[in-house]
Amino acid sequence: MHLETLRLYCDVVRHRSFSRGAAQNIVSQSAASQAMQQLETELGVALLDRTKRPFVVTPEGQAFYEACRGLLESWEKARAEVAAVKARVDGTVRVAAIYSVGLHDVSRHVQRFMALYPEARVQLECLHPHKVVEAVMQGEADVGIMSYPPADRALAIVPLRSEPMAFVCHPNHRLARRRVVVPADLVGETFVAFDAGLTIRKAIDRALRQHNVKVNTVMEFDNIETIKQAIIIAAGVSILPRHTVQNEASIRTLAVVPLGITDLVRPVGLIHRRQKPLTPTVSRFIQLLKDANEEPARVTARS
Amino acid sequence: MHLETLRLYCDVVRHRSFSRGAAQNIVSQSAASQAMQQLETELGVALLDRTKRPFVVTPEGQAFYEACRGLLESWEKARAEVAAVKARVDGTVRVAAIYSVGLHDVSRHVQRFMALYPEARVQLECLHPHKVVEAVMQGEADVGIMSYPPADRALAIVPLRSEPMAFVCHPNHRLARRRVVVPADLVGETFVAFDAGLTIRKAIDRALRQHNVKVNTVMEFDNIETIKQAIIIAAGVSILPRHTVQNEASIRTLAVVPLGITDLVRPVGLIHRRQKPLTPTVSRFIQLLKDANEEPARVTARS
DNA sequence: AGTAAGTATCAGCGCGGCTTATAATCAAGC
DNA sequence: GCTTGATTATAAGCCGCGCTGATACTTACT
Repeated sequence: MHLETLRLYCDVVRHRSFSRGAAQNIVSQSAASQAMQQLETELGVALLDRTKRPFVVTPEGQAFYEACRGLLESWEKARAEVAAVKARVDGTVRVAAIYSVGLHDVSRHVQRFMALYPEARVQLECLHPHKVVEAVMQGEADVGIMSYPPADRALAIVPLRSEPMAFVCHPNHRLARRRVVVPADLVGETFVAFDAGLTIRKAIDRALRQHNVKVNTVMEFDNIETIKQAIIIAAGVSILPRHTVQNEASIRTLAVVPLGITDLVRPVGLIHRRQKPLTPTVSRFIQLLKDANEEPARVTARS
Repeated sequence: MHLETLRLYCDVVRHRSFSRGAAQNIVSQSAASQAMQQLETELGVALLDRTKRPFVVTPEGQAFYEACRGLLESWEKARAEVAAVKARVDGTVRVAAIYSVGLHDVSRHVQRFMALYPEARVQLECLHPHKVVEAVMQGEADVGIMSYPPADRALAIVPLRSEPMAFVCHPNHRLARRRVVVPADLVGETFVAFDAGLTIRKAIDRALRQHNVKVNTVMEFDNIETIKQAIIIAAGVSILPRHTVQNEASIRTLAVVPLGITDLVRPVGLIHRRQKPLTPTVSRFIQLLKDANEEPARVTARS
């Protein structure tokens, strides 16, 4: 049963004419005639009394007409609802970020984004790095924001910035007052490190190894907040992205000293599925993040 | 857009499986797959996320599913409503009768019919003879009951009975006390006749002519009730179906005397369109009328 | 009765949807 | 990690449905 046939029937009844009903549906009068016959056969009832001219709608035809109108309205409503949900979904950006970037950084951009596009919605979720990748791959997130974005041909990478790393220790530590800390200063230090599975750990390990520094790793954590807590209770020192310890530095909870290792940076990037085409909203969100992270770069270059 | 496709979609979603949904609709899995793709193309939205196994219904798909369920329910309701109206219409017998038969006779049979078939409905309408034929021809009535049913190849005729005719006059008339009235008695009588256009008028005229009787026709009416009123005010005499003046005879308002003309009878019959097949209810109604009019004939034959 | 408007019927064609067969994909298990 | 089993997608081909255009028929109006 074609919905188009029902629409045709309604139009035929409304216009009291096969020809005009057919015209409104852009089909021939013949098609309308055949369709109405088929409809009557299907229902086993005469809907129209054609012995009169113009034809008369039978009681059955009248009942069917009214039911059909409701049906077609429901259909339009169904389409509209789907479109509405689509609009809502398309207007939503699901962001998966690692803790250190998500909490400090992304949430600030989200506010600007929502101000620019009030109808847009952002769902920010902070996850472990591996979970971020997984969420994007599974399509549970539209974009992922993380450090050391992994190369994968299913993923597109948008580099955002390179965060300088700094030496972090307890304010009472012997190196706390230094203007700069060089690799040699770290030899034998009690070290609070990232978990071995994390890319940032490997990067730090490699940098230290290149400068022939061997530290005494006593603890491993998978997130920056916990590492900071460990340092605060004087369990050791660490190397962390500088801006993640800005708050603690200003209130003197932690001491932060620039590192004399220029090539040790934490690249932060955005990932999304290469396959799935981006919705306009997601594109705009990515563009905003790119712009926000390039602007200050130019400023520092000028200064 | 096929309603079957929507039903298929609902079943696929309900079973969380293309194969099982297809099976329920007695089509191949391939057909289901293609139909779902077409549906998504038509709506311009992904309804099912097939990257997971079993697939996951997208928010759009969920909205569409719920809308579709309502739609299909509406469809079933529409069919049911049409069937209900059909049942009501099929259970209705629209009877068109001439006044003299309808009022005295048919209404009595209608009560028996309704008692036998409580779900049936009868619409009785009393009309002029020509209008009775027209109503049946136009399909405005299922059956017509009238005297002298006309031959017409579009109409089927069911003879019901032959009503004997009687001489009717004012109780004070000179012929009122006779046991029988023969044609010669009528010569020169002031006569209240049927309208010239009516078949019964022609039949009476012919009968009188055959017996070389010439009456003095002073009035013409198209229905028996008016003729009776005219006789009551002593405007003349007439020849009428006997049973239509039974009431008046018993209360002595009119005098009714048997006629000595044996071949003058009023045939009463039932007509219906030959073309249109009769509904069971109409058939039963006709059968009841036939039986009711044949029974007494046998009784009189035995007596 | 003749005419005009509207509807039914007929023949033919093109597209859409179904089926079978086969390839691709996903989830789970050793 | 690769294989296996289950599920879905794709391909090729066929059949039927519904549309068109032409024509016959019916109804209503003058």
